[in-house]
Amino acid sequence: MTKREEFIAQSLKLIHQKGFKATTIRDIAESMDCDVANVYNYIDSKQGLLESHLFAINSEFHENVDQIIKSSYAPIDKIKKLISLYVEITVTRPLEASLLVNEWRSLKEPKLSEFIKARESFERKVKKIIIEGIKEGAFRQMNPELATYSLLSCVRWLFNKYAGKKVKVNKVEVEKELVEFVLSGLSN
Amino acid sequence: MTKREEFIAQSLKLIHQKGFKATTIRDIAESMDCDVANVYNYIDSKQGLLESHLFAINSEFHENVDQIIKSSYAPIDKIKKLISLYVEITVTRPLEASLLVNEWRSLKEPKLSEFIKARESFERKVKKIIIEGIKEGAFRQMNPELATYSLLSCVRWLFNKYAGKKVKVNKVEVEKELVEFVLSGLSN
DNA sequence: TATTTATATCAACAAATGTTGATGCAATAA
DNA sequence: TTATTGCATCAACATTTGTTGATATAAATA
Repeated sequence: MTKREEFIAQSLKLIHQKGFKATTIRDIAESMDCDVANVYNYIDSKQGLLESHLFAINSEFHENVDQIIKSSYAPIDKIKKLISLYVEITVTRPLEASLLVNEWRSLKEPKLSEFIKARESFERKVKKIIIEGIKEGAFRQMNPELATYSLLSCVRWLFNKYAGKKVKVNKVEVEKELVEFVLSGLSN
Repeated sequence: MTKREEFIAQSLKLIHQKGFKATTIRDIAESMDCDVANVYNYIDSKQGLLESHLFAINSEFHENVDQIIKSSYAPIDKIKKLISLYVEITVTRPLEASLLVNEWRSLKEPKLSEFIKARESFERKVKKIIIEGIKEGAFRQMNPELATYSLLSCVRWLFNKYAGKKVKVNKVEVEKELVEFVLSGLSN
C-alpha cells in the first residue's frame, strides 16, 4: 500500500470513528506516523478532504439511483432495487457510506446546499415511487412522506454495523432481510 | 422567559442546528445577545452542557422504556407502546431527542461509554421482544438483530422533521403511520 | 544522466475557542 | 436592613487547530 493510499484509508477511518469535526489533521498525521505538514502533500485543505470523498460517493450513488428510477420496473421492484443498491454500496464501502449519512453536516456552503438539494431530490423520487405504488394497489394506503423517511432510515443505519468491524457479511442475506422488513414489517 | 430559560432554549436550538462540536460558546452568547463570559453563569463547561441535557432526556426515556418492557403486554403491543413513547418524546421535545440520536457522539469518556452501554442495553431489550414475538408466532421469521435496528431507525429519524420547524403535528396520526409501517411495511 | 514525482522535516503563524478572575449592579429574600 | 441571587462587563490566557514556506531525499521516469 502506497503512502497516499494509507492516508486515504486512515483519514476515512478516523472520520468515521470520531466524526469529521473531531478529527484533526494531527490525528491523521499521527495515525500514519508522519509529520503534520506531510498531510498537505495529499490535500489542499481539511474541508476539501471531506468534499472530495463525499461528492465522489454521492455522485456514484445518484447515478445508480437514476438508472433505477428511469427503468420500467414496477414500484415494488424499484424499491427492491434501491435497497439492493444501498446495501451494495454500504457493505463494500461502509466508511464512505457513513459520510453520506453522518458527515455531510460538516460541509460548508455552497457545498452543503448542493448536497442537501441532491438528497431532497432523491427523497422526492422515492416518494413518487411510493405514491405510484399506492395508486396501483401494490402498496397499502399510507402517508407517503412518513413512509419515505421510514423506508430510507431502515437502510441508512446499516453502515454503522459494517464500518470498522471485521464482520463477514452475507450481502445477499442482508438485502433479503431488509427487503422483507420494508415490504412486510414485523408481522406475519 | 427568564434569561436562564433563554439560554437553555438557544443553546439547544443551536446544538441541533449546527451540531454540538460546531456550536461555540460565542455562538450561544451572540444568540442571546450577551457577553461570552456570561454563559458561564449557567454552565460549568461546554461539555457539561451537553451531558446534563443528554442524560436528563436519556434517563427519562429509559425509565419509560423499562415500564413498557416489564409490563404484561404481548410483544406486538410492547412494540406499539415503544413507538408511542418515542413519538411522544420526539414531538414534544425534538431538540432534546436530537441529542439522543445525533449528539451523543460528542460525549467524552467516561460519559460516552455510559451512554453507549445504556443504548445497547435498550437495543437488546427490543431484540428480546422481537425474538419472543417470533416464537409466539405474532411476528414472521426474521433476523432479530437486523429487524431491531431497522425498527429503531424507523423512529429515530423523526426528530429531524419536527425540530426547529413550526409544523403542526398530529401526534396520534404520526404514531399510527409509524406503527403500521413497522408492523406491515409497504405492502398491502 | 537529468528530471520529475512521492514523501519527509522543521519551524512557525494566525485564528478560533474554552475558560477564568475580578468586579459591578439591581432585584429578591432573610 | 442585610445578604443572597441572577445577570452583566471587561480583559486576558492557554490550547487547539488549520495552514504555509522552504527545503531535503530517494525513487521512478524521461
